[in-house]
Amino acid sequence: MKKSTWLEQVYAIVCLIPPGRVTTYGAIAQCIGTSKGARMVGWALNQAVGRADLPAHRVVNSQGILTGKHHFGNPERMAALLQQEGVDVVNDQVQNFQKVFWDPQKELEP
DNA sequence: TTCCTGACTTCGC
DNA sequence: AGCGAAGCCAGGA
Repeated sequence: MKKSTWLEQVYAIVCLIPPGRVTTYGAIAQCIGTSKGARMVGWALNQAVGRADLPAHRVVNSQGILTGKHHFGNPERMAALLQQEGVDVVNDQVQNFQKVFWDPQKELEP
């Protein structure tokens, strides 16, 4: 770790998202401390796409909708990845979102 | 160097 | 209750 910038925090949390679970931009932002920094979370993932094994497809907006699917190169790819992990996605929206929702703070704290 | 934009969220009216 | 505007940090032009 170097500098541990706000971005690094996002990468760390997103990378810790377990398979079959999804989280929201606000949850990550809030976990870091910037509730209103949700926009940067998406932007951070944008830099992460095609870089590390960052499961950006597991990150959706507060409504459980695949907002950034278009940035994966193939929009269906994001939904496909989630479905492969056991997450039901219909109309680019995660079904049982509350059920598959993964809270960073809850998992990071013992 | 400065200004603007960006995969969102929340507060205010 | 619904819509508008502000806010966050970082990178590109």
